[in-house]
Amino acid sequence: MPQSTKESPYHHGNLRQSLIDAALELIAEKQDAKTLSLREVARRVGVSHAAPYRHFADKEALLAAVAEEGFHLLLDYLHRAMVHIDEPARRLQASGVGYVRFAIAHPSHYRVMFSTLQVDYLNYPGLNEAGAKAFAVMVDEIMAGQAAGQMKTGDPQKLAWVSWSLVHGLSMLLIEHQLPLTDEQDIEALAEFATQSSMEGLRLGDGP
Amino acid sequence: MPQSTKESPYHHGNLRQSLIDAALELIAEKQDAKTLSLREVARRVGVSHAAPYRHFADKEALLAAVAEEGFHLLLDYLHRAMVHIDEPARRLQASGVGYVRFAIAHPSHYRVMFSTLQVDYLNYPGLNEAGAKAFAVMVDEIMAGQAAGQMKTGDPQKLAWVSWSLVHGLSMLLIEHQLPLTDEQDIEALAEFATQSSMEGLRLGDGP
DNA sequence: ACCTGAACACCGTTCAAGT
DNA sequence: ACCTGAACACCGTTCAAGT
Repeated sequence: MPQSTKESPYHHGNLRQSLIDAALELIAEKQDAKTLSLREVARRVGVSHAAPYRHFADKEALLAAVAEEGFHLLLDYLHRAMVHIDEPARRLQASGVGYVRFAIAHPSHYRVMFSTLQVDYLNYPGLNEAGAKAFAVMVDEIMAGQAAGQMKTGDPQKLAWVSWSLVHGLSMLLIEHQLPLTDEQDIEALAEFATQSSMEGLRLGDGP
Repeated sequence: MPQSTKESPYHHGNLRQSLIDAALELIAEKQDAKTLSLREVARRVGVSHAAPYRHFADKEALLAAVAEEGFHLLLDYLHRAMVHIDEPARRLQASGVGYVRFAIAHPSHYRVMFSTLQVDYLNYPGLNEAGAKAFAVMVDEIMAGQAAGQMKTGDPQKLAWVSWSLVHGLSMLLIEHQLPLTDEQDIEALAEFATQSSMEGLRLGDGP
């Protein structure tokens, strides 16, 4: 797909986003974020290999921008999955399904967000904040569930880590093709089952 | 730590293992498997940059050997964690704690096994078999639990995927320092809590 | 301001050549 | 058999120079 606008779009201030998009394209093509080359991104976009340095301090900064975009997208998926559901425990479960749905719909983003990025989040405030917001969604629902007497007591953060671990692990295994599932309905069903079980495990009652 | 044996150990057939060990060292130093350079591994071991090709077809083959070694180690941890426990549900939970314990004790292995390796497991039969054996431990305990009427019915593989997702996700988040936990006792306690919750979620009874 | 081309110090991999 | 050194086609990053 060659760029076809008459006035070349890469000299008018959208080079930054074009680089992000090209990086995602290339990661998708290789199913791999770690071998992404900045020079190849520049080539794909049609600029010299030094041009990206006008917009990003280094390769890591480009990946941080991809990751930040990913967290904003993830937040959308979480909210969309929970809308119209009231009960906190079920909202938490639905958000988990939304999480996995995001990961399999945007595997390149997800890989950069988690599987390859050695980025110290603290060096990228926008990324750090976006990540914290997504995590806060889970914590909020757990606190609401505890307040409603539906969920185990204890540090809400700790319960959220358990929820997060489950959906993160499932997402990673699916994205890296370590589970023999490809059909989207099978994946959705597994995500439903897994989050349901996880939620039941965090539910109040039926002690040890 | 220079090699100190009088007769240089790298010309007597143990270069292969020396390369594996050096790779693990370097990954540990950088906290990163993706930037590992084969030339650097060779340098560390004290051979020319072409010497590794006598033992490994390419860089990926070296990483596959690291991963396979990791799965054998993991299997040890799983078995050690379950020994002297009889009840299948509790054996499953204990194996989960053992899994996380392995990951935090051998983060370099774990990173190569999961976070970076684009290795198609099928291209490395030894690796594939070692990975299957570890997964089989979970499936076996689930089937035993179902037979004993302790655990939910349904495809044991599916239940095992849920268990695996939890411990895998927790391990990855811990290793990549995405949870603010460093104290080993805190980590162990979280692993206990998480696997306990997961097991309760897969337990029979107390329906939806 | 934004981009280029040459340059530097690295890679992974191959291959003829040495022992 | 096992290892080396030169070579090739790549990297990420820098920097003087161009518009």
